[in-house]
Amino acid sequence: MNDRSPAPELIAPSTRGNESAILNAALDAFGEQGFNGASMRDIARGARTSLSNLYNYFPSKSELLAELLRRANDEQLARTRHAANAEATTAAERLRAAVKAYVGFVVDHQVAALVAISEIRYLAGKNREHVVEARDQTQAIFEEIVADGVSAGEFTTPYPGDAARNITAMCSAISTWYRPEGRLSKTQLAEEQSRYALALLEARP
Amino acid sequence: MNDRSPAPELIAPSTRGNESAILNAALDAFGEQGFNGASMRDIARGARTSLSNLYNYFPSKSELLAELLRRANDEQLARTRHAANAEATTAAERLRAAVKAYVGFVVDHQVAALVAISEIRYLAGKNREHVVEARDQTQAIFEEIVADGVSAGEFTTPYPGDAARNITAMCSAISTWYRPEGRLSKTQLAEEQSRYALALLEARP
Amino acid sequence: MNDRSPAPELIAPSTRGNESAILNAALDAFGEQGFNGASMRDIARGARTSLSNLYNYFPSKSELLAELLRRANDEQLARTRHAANAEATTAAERLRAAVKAYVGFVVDHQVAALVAISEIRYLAGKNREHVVEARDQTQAIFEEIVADGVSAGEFTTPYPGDAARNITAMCSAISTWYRPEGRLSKTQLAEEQSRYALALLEARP
Amino acid sequence: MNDRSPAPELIAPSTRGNESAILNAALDAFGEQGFNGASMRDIARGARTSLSNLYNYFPSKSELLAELLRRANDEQLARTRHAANAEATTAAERLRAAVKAYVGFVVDHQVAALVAISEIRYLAGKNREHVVEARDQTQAIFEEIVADGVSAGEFTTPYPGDAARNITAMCSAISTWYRPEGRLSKTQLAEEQSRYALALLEARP
DNA sequence: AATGAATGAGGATTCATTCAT
DNA sequence: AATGAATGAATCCTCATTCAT
Repeated sequence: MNDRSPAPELIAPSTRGNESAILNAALDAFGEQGFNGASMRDIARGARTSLSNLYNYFPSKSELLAELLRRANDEQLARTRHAANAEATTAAERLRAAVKAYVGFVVDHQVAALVAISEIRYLAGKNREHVVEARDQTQAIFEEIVADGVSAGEFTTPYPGDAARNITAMCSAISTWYRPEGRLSKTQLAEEQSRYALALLEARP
Repeated sequence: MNDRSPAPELIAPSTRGNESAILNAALDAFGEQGFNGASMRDIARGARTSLSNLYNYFPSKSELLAELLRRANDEQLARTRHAANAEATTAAERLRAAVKAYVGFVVDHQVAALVAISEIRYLAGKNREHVVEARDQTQAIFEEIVADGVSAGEFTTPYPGDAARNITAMCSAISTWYRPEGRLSKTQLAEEQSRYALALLEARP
Repeated sequence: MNDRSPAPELIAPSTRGNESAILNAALDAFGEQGFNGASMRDIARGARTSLSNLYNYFPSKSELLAELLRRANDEQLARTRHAANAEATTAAERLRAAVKAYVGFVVDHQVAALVAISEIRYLAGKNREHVVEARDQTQAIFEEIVADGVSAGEFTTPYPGDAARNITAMCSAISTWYRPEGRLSKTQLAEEQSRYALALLEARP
Repeated sequence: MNDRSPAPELIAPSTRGNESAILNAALDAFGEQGFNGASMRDIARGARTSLSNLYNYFPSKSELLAELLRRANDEQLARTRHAANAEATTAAERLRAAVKAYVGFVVDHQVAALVAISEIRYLAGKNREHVVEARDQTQAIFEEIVADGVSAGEFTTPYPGDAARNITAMCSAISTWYRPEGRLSKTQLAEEQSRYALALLEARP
């Protein structure tokens, strides 16, 4: 798989009939029109099934959104965690790896990443809790690396928590502007973004 | 006015009867429920007037949103531009001033800033154009300062455009998490954020 | 007003636009198809207005039913109470008057009486409470008269409560079979029914 | 079997797999929510089988209701007829026996009795005819006994038909209020109710 | 400027029923 | 006999908007 090839599906083909078609249609609909702007009819149309059949798979529109956000946040957490846990000698190296993984997810699943940040507000209750937790855990990974780097004298930034928040904010925002045909390939963007992250932390050269 | 005192109203009391009450109610409603989640009934209730009376002030829900976003983006542009134009000897000083002004707007009008980034997608046509233009002009101010600084050898960042985008992204994101009762006062946050911006640009010390 | 003339409206013409038309249409619809069998569309059609306009008058189908049952039970209580309170020298006379009033309501507002007994089960919460209370108060009037009659030695029935229940049961059931064109006029039926009530109580001749 | 022991099942275990479970679930559902308020899904859930499997047993929801009402009315008719045909020297004795049998059914199968009177309106066509016929035959038994008693000079009520109707009305209404844990056992209630019936007929002592 | 009544389109969801397996 | 998937029609209700006053 090279730098411009399609990413692995976030929503893998399901054993259960139309499930993945519905999830993908919902993702598109929420991405284009927002949670409240997209109708279940839109989603059914996108999934090439009937409106009522959606309810054989998901009990409500909210649950559909919840399932999407669960998958997106879980995958982003998994990728970031995996990168952060990889063998590395310095905090700077771990941070570079984590930023690249995080950005990689945003680029590979741009719509999902966009929906994840912009539609989470429409979740409530248990569904919200799970998704928020995954999101916070991803954030915590960055905080921990920054804190480690500060302890080790690698970074000199005064507020590790705020710095980490800025890093994820600017990486998440990529989902709002990135165009695959644009100047930057996924790898280039990931590289560049990790440099900005290290600069932000005032890493020693 | 000190650091924790209320900011000047984004929506000033209007000579026109209920206008400002309606705009403020719409701002709250869009902020809490999103454009499509908020109903004209909600807004009327918030403004303590009747549903049909809204249409004596604004011809449609979309125009209401447009008016809000116009005011927000225009104000943010004005503040940022004013700061960037102030007498200053270095690009770094101008950047610091611009970031502080930008952050100041986000903190003073947090809901408006949030709505401005999250609901702009629901604008179309002329309305969208005006708002996008104001937003892009604000962005352009940062790009120009960064480019100047690079030319002058003050900043060493390789991609001025991308760097400026990251700066506004992380400053805009403040609207999603800032709490006035929290650790950081408006001034502290603005200070801190401008330091992150300069770090990101790899400003020479 | 003679014995076969139309009764006064249970639902008086309202000052508020379509309100009484809606209530009457709902009464007919619930009477013919039951609460769950009647649709808001049916009711709108019957009231010659649009579906959505119903909701300008009643916030939900349940509230519509509640309003109908409130009016029916309140009116039946008022009539019965008025008759029971009228000057009378004996319990038997009071009972006769109360039965006649009760039966009079059933005949005058047969559909309302039918809906009142058959659809009360679909009420819940506060609405149910109010209606049940009116119904129980009506029942209590009969119980009290019977108890008085027993104390006075006029009636010899052993269980006043059960006897009163039987009396209202058989009078309410009239709503399920009475036909105005049939053998019995309202007055005749009321007379006859009061005789059965006294017989049931084993009134001394 | 004593006075408080459970009655024989109205719906006997069937040789046909889930049939009785389905009928019982339907009875419960119709009893609790009414015919239109209960869904086939509710019934399937109650019978612990799948929605579609219901249609292997009954071709439609209406047929399910019809089968229930057939069984209920047939059983009530059979019990009442059996009691009315038993050796007896007087009309009063026959009436007492018939009332006790009728009341016995209502208490033994309270939900079925309730559904029988409240949901019969949702039957149509052939199904309705059969059920109505059984109900009318049961009614006719009482009318005949009353007429006999009047002929024999045992009862002095002037309108045998109306009196009989009142008797069945008040006995059927038992299904709406009886509680097995209450003051009256089945036998006591049946006794008491037969006394009221005779009193209503103005039976000579 | 202000309102209550009105409406047609559309919202999410549930319905009884059917079909393929 | 049993099931999960599927569907079109219908459910209650809300929507943004208009109109008469």
